[in-house]
Amino acid sequence: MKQSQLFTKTKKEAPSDEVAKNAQLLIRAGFIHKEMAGVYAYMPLGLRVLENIKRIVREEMNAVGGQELMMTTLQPKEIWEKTGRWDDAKVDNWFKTKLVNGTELGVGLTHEEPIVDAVSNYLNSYKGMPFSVYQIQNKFRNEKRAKSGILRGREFLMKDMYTFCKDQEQHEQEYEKIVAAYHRVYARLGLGEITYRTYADGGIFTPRFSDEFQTLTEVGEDTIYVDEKKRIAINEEILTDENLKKLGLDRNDLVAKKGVEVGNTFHLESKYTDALDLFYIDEKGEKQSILMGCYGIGVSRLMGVVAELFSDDKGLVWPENVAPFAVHLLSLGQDEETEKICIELEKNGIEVLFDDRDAQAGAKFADSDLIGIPCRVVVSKKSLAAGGLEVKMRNESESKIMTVEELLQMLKK
RNA sequence: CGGGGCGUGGUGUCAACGGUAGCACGAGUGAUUUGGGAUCAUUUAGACAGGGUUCGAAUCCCUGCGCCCCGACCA
Repeated sequence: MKQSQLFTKTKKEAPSDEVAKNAQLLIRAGFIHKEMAGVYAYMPLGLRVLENIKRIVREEMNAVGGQELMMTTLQPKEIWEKTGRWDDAKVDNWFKTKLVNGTELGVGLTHEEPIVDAVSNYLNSYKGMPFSVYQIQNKFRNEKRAKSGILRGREFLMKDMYTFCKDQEQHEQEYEKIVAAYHRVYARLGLGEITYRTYADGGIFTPRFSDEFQTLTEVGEDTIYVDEKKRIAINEEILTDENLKKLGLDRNDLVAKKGVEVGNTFHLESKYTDALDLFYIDEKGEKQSILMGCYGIGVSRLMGVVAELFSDDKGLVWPENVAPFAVHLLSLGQDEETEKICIELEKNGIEVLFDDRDAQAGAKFADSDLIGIPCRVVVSKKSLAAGGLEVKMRNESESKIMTVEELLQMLKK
């Protein structure tokens, strides 16, 4: 893509109404647009990053048998009344709205109830289980306080998955499979080393602990206690001697850290299926409860975490897996020659942002650093005289001269 | 929801004593320039909204709205 065609522009200065680094950088670089507090739009570059994260999440969910679907944002209140979650005293961050005739509706903040409702049309025998469904969809939560840029918004993109199992054994198996898939997602985003499975409160769902996936960063809202050796953590919320004993953790091995919750998994048991009257008939013809699990990944939040963690004083530094483009191709007064190179790279399946603008070298370099595409390729009189392209990785300081063939070779491995 | 801070062109601004709304960036035009946000000329565009005090309000007061931060909350 030609950068001269890109309608978003970079900004030299950070917006005055943002303090969070992720929002400052993403806005300056033209990835996101703030519509209002906690509500951000994704511009072309930002959408590319978001789509890359979605692709990774999708691949991993599909790999553990998840079936993708899409539920609705508008929801009838009846199903929520059955589980007691329509009540503002129980769930206080609903966005509620009304039909013209006065019928109350909810704007989706999560989808346990509607999923169970939909599934009840199809599931009645033990033969249909286990199975899992997921979606990647905007969620709406009336947070009392949005904060930290895209880390905590009122409208945000989330992957939510639900498993349906006939018994505890089956449920545990599904659950652990998905936990493993979560670890792969974070690893592919470059967050594997600093993301910990963390015991947390099961909330109103269940007396059991839930698991959170916490990525270590100072901007995190949660305090967790990490056992580095076991690579597991416990959320401060449930840090009691009794719980430590139950979980086999020793207080002396724990180190307090700040974390951002980038995912969570819950054992729902049969709370929702029972309440919504979904049962199955077992081998003996007897009616049994269905056990559910639910599993969330904050997709847009992950983009914020990656932006926050992978950046320097010049701008963003995207990991290859999520970068909006693989190559940022800069022409310094060599547009014709550079365009040929661009076509050659694109022919080989490389995604290229081609800076064909009539701008100063300094401006192009500064923008390139800010946008943070992993591989910067400069074509100039100087580089051509030296034998080709000047290639510099965003996370390195030295550049190398190489030919187009050598560059292709490097990018393919 | 409690507390605090703030609201000036598209952006930024600890710019302006209650008295001519300034500067920089951006954008447009022309010229020069072309390896780290270059230079010159020129143009463009602004007080969150409503009310009040005053001869006169960006400035003081009230109400509303919005934004940020701390805390609580986070199914």
